[in-house]
Order: sequence, then C-alpha cells, then structure tokens
Amino acid sequence: MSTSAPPPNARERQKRERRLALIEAAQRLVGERGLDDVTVEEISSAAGLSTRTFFNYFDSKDDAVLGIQEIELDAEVRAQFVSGGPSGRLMTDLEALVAGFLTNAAPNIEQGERAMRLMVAEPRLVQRHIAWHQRVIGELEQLLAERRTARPSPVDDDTIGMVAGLLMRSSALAWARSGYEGDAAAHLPEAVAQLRLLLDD
Amino acid sequence: MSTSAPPPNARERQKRERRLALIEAAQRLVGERGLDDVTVEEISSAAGLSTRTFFNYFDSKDDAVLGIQEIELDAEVRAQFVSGGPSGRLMTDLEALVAGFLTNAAPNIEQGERAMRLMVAEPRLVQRHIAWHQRVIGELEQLLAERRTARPSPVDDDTIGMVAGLLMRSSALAWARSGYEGDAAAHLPEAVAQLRLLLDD
DNA sequence: CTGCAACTTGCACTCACTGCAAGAATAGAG
DNA sequence: CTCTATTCTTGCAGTGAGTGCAAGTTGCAG
Repeated sequence: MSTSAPPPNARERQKRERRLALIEAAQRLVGERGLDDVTVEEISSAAGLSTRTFFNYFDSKDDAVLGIQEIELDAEVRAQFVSGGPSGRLMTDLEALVAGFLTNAAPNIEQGERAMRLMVAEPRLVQRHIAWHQRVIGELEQLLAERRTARPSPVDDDTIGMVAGLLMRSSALAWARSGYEGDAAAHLPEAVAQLRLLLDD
Repeated sequence: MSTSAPPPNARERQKRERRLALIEAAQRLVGERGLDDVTVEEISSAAGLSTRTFFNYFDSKDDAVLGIQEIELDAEVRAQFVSGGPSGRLMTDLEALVAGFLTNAAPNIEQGERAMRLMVAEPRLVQRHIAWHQRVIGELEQLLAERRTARPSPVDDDTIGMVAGLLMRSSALAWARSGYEGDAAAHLPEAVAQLRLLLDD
C-alpha cells in the first residue's frame, strides 16, 4: 500500500530523497525547539542542502514541517465520482472520494503522525494544514462541476466542499485520538457518524 | 444596529478612527493593486501613521485588509448557551450562538462586504479568514466544555467546532451570493438547510 | 564523448514583523 | 491650570522568510 512505485532513474530518486530529508529535518528540529526557533537555513543544512534549494521543494517552512505535497487522486476513483457513482447518493460518494484523497495524502504514515503531533504544539500548523485542505477542495469542486451534468444536486458546491474539508480534518482528529491506529481514512465513518449525530440533534 | 456604543473619551475615539483608517487604506490599496503589490508602509502612510504603529493595531497585513478584530460574544447569549439553552437541542442552540458571533463579527457592514469581495480576488485572504474562524471556535469550545456539565452530548467538541466554522463561512458565502442583502447572520438558516440537505443525501 | 535539460546554489534584494527606548499626547488628581 | 503617571506613537536596528537571476553542476540521450 503506497510508498508509491519506487522510481527507476536517479533523478527522481534523489528528488524524493532530498524531499524526505528536508521533511525529516524540519520535523525533528521543530519538535525539539519549536517552530519559531528553527530557521529554514538550519533545516536546509541539516538536510545537506542550500537554503535556496529548500524553496525549490517547499513554498514555506510550515509546508516542509507538514510534508505537504500535491495530491494525485486515483484516476479510477475520480472517473467514477464524475460519472455519478459509485453509489449515486452524493453523501456516500463524497465519502468514497474523501477516502481516496486521504489515502493518497500521506504516503508515509509516520510522517503524517509526526505532523499531527506537531500541530498540537503549534497551532499555526493547523491553519496551514487547513489551507492545504482548501487546495484539495479546489480540485474537488472541479469534479463536482463535472458530476453535476451526470447527476444534478440541490446542494451547492461550497457546502459540499466545506463538508469534505470537515470530514478530512475530522478523520485526522479521530485517527489521532485513536492513538494513530490504521490510517486516517479508516476513521472516516466515525467522522460521518459524528456529523450525523449532531445534525439530528 | 451596532456601530457599538460611541466611546466617550478621546483616547478610545482616536484608537477607533486610526483602526478604521488603516482598514480603509488597506482595502482600497489592495483592491486597486493586489495584495502582494501593496506594502505595509504604503498602507500606514496612506492612513497617516507609521509602519510601526500599524503593527500595534494588526498582527499582519492580511488582518488589516480583512478588518479582523477580537470578537466579543454577547454575555446573555453566552450565558444562555452555557446553561443548556435556549432550546436545549444542541444544533438549534449552536445556530443561535453562531448568529451571535456573526452579528458581532463585522460592526461595519460595508467593511465586511469589501473584505468578502477581496477574498474572491485574493485566495490567501480566505485562508486568513478561516484562521480567524479558528480563533472564534477556540472561544466556542470553552463554552462547550461548560455546557457539557449542564447538558451532555455524544458529539465531540471538535466536530461541533468545525460545524460552527462551516456555518459561519457558509452564511458569509450565501450572503455574498445574495448580493449582500441584510447581514451574514440572516443567511444562517439557508446554510443549515444546505447542510441538512447534503447529509440526508 | 558531447551537448541538452534539469537541478542546485550563491547573491542580492524586498519586505513582513519584532524589541526597545525615547518622545508625544492624554487622563486624572490636586 | 498644572503636574504626573499612563498610554500610545514612532524611529531604529535587526532577524529571517521568500524571490529572481545567473552561473555552476549533474544526470541523461544520442
């Protein structure tokens, strides 16, 4: 299950290694000394790279700590959702889609766990994490537009997007509460149940 | 309704005026030239203040553009919620609470409208806006803890907090879609309805 | 081996944001 | 009105994030 395919050529391999080294250094140093007492320069040289190169890999210090990367949604999951599936009931299908995002979100489970732990100590990271959700939701809203032709819905895109974001975060929190058992996607049903519970008073 | 009580002494009045001047300058300049092509120095001197003073009023450039301020929840609304009211049904009471936050959020309705418009053009502002929601939700979670003694609930604080945040943003978006009719709180029921619609498939 | 493309790096720069200490304005007591 | 304590503003000097550019380096294909 997804450390993704090991890349064949040296270029891609190094790229991956450097990226990992930066995340590892960032998480370790920030864990030891706090977000504001670690500079990008320190992270970079701990990873054996220049500061300038750091910014070729990440847009910000926070992104490196969280190990944020572009999410690539599984083509099959994507196609199924767009064509109005898999179940035809929006909320159910949304759940499947979110699960797809969640499993692709953190290729390295330990890295994700460390990121979650650091978020507890550094609230700023939570905001950055949510900002990243926003990007995912942007992706999702394109899919929604396509799906509408196949299966219209009275619920507007914004609401659907926000609920998706809520489910992502809620799953992550439930995952943390469980002591990081399994992966975040495994706690999605729990998140949905909580939401229903609240809405039904 | 609520430009709040006009303060009596000159100190408080000037403080308010300067704050307003900074927000006005920030919104105008950013509207004209974009968030990244306006410096804090430009905003400050447009408002007739020093750069240093700018940061006595706001934590960041983005905050000034959004006109972000500490929210003060109505003491009565607060007390009622904590003691398990007003209706006793969590979702309903949450709605009342969120309405309370929303009406206190933007003392100046035009300023809020300009902020919403700028968010469309500058996605970074959306993130900052959501980050501000987080702070409000932090406040809310304290109330939730107190309310639990009066009226326990099987739904966890995180979920409730996230739904509150969702309702705030959803109301704001509905307000924008309506062409800024009334205030954001007026569109809360619409937001709740959309959410229920989605959850009930 | 050679030339091409991708990647890294140093450099110079802008600007957000902070702590500090000195100075100006104001409130309030007398 | 005057004096004083308090609050607010400001300049200054500094840190560090993040960017554009141009010059090297490194891996890749033919």
